[in-house]
Amino acid sequence: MEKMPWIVSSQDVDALALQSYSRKEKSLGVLVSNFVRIYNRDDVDLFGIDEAAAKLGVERRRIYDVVNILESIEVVSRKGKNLYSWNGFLHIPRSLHHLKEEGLREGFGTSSICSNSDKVSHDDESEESLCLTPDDQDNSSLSKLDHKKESSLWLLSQNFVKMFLCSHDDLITLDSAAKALLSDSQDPMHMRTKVRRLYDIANVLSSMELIEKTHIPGTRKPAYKWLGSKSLTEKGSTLFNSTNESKKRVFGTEITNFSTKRNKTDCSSNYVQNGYNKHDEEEKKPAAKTYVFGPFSPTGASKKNNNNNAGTNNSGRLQDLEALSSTYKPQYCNQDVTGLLGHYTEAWNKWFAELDRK
DNA sequence: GACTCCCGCCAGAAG
DNA sequence: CTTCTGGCGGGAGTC
Repeated sequence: MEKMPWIVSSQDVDALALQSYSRKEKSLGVLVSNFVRIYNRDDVDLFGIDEAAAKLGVERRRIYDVVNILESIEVVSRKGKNLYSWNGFLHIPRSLHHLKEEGLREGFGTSSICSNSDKVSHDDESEESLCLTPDDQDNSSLSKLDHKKESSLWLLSQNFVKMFLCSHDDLITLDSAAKALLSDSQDPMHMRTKVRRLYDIANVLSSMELIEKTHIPGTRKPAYKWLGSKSLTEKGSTLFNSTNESKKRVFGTEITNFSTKRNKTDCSSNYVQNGYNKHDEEEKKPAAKTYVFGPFSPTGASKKNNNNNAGTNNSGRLQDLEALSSTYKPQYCNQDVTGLLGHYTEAWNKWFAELDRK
């Protein structure tokens, strides 16, 4: 999914309510954007499915989709029944690094991509490994449970990401991904189902700007390109931006998928537990005050240099960041923002430097 | 007509 | 038992 101009700003809400139904407004990508905007805040730590569904004006089922995909890159993690914790973007680099290592170990990026994995960094999940290598896998006796796990959005999303991280190909089509990720059958029906799920995942990852939809050169065949850490550093500014927004707005006032008019919802959600603070100081998500730019990409700065590798090279990332900061700085005329941005850049620099050292 | 992917049914897990 | 979770595929919207 390309840029999504239909993501609403606060002014648009009323107008939007009057608009007729548009499928795009209901897309998972938009849902994720709104999800991030609502939950990417200092004071949000835990949230519930019901609460999220209500705030986003969608049914629970959709929240499960979003949460499962976000969980695959550790943006959220499941804490218990009907309870998730919001980790934010700051765990993504670590998660990607983890996924890449694991992907390489499992042979992603080679011709024999298998769809196996165990649950990385899934601290509260203790189930057995899902890894079914061709050696030990008995296709015919793949249990229902195994099949279910193998098809989960969580796993599929991780494997999809691994393909990008480990493959030498710049572009990946959903078809090829589905083929690669279907361990056993090449049954067209299974393929269709897998591709449907990959669309879901691709939409979410696109919305997170980890990947970008494009085309196979010379054809109209859609394919996805990895953006990864580059866009992640860029997203830092978006992240701040969204924090901005949420600080000055009431929850629920900017949501596209609203079926019912909702008014003031208390910003401090029922599920937010102030005492619960698992992040240390430098992991804190910075907060800003006033300036709001559009969703993602405040400048064209980072659309260049797509060639660096995703989420693995820390020093490269630092360079990215430096380049970004110098590119961004002149773009903001607002004094307050410039100050804040300096603070953010510093915070991010510090964080990446720390990561680099580790 | 092909592609995209929302929607909600319903099976299985969890409490 | 009830409630939660989420795979799944029909079929509608979009290109």
